[in-house]
Amino acid sequence: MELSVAEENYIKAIYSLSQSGKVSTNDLAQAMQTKASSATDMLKRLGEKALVNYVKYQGVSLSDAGNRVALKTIRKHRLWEVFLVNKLQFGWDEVHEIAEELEHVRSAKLTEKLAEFLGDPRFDPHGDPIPNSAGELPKHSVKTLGECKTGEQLILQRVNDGNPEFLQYLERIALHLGEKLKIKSQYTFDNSVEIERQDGSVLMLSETVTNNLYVIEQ
Amino acid sequence: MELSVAEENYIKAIYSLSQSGKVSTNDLAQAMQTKASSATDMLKRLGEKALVNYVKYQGVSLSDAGNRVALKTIRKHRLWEVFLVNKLQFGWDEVHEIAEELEHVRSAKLTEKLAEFLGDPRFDPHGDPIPNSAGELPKHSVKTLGECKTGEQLILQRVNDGNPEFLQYLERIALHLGEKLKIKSQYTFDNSVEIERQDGSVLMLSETVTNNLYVIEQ
DNA sequence: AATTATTTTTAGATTTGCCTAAAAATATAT
DNA sequence: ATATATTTTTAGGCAAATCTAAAAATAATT
Repeated sequence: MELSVAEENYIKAIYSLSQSGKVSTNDLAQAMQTKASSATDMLKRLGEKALVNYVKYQGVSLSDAGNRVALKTIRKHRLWEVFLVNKLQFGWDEVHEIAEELEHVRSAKLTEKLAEFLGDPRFDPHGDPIPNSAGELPKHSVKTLGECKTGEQLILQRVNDGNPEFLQYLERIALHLGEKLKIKSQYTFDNSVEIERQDGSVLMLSETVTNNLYVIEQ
Repeated sequence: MELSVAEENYIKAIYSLSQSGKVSTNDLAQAMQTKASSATDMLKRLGEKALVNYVKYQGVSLSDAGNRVALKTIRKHRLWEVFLVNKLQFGWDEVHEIAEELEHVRSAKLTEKLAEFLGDPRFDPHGDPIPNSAGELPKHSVKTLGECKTGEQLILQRVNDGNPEFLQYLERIALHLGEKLKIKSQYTFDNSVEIERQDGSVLMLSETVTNNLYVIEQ
């Protein structure tokens, strides 16, 4: 089936929102920066194409076919991000927008040749997992630094890539994926956290920051 | 100005058709595989945007702005073809369709970084010249093998990339860009040509073939 | 020059994806 | 439980890009 760019984008949004249960029309409209009535229109169409399970007033979820579309699109998006950063030397804060366009290029052969060219990467430049050609996602952290306890020794595995300014901030303080961290102290009045880095230096991170850094145990 | 994919494609078609004078609505419609009425609609819109000089019933030509759009799009198309062939190991007969999609990705920074990554190539895999970032085209051959005389010593510089089967045929007989050729004989009854190759072997080419091979003098 | 043929444009529909405004359904609060 | 607020859907429109069929303009022919 030949999907439009708009259809693919809605499916991606539903995929991402449905990590936390069924998706409401309003939430979807907000994620798509559009009006609820537009979302309703699209849900009807996606329902007719059997890409979503949609019942009026009951919210929506992806069908198996819809899920495959979502994962295929996410795979392409993240592979292109790897290309842009690793091969074209873009900064990790610059690639999201461009990948949003590249992900809609249709050729499946292109996707697979690109993956091979990049060495079949399993994670994108922000640490987000790249589905393989069968649509399987590598395991990845869902635990934020904000959820951890004082004394824990951690590795930064993934960062939220939703905000370029946040990524620029991380670049500024040279906080990179794979870095080992230890929580020195936590301040309950504002949930800020003091961490010790590999080189022994110490860093103070706000709650907003720690909620957008995903870690694994060292 | 933010142009749609359709607008960019019409502009490319007008550019390519206007190599041989002013472009008629019918020719444009045929090139775009659409109806004359659709072409008329688009010409009005492009006229309003000052990308073409369009007067009812008088045909159309590109304005300076339209010309810049055409060259920019051609630059992107041909750079992506180089990427697909040189980096992803696609065959030269497989890349046109994919590049038709990639050429519409908007980021100018992407184009320039891609060009740099590829070593600022001046010609695409079919020998077509790639406009530089200022929109200047490298010199390229406009003389077909079919126009040459017996005894001439030539170099194959460019091939018509319009037909994948033609490209596959050239691959089959291993006729590659840069190869030195000598015309041994020409047959006037069907305009076929016998050429001698570098390795001394001899090849018989039909008129259709020689009209789609562009050469320079050796 | 008048007729015929061809090309081009206009008029009116269709589809996709969006909008606003109003109506209907569901959720919340008193 | 009734009233109020919120969410969701419907109804009706708009713009882009296409189509068919008919009208208008231009070109070709006798």
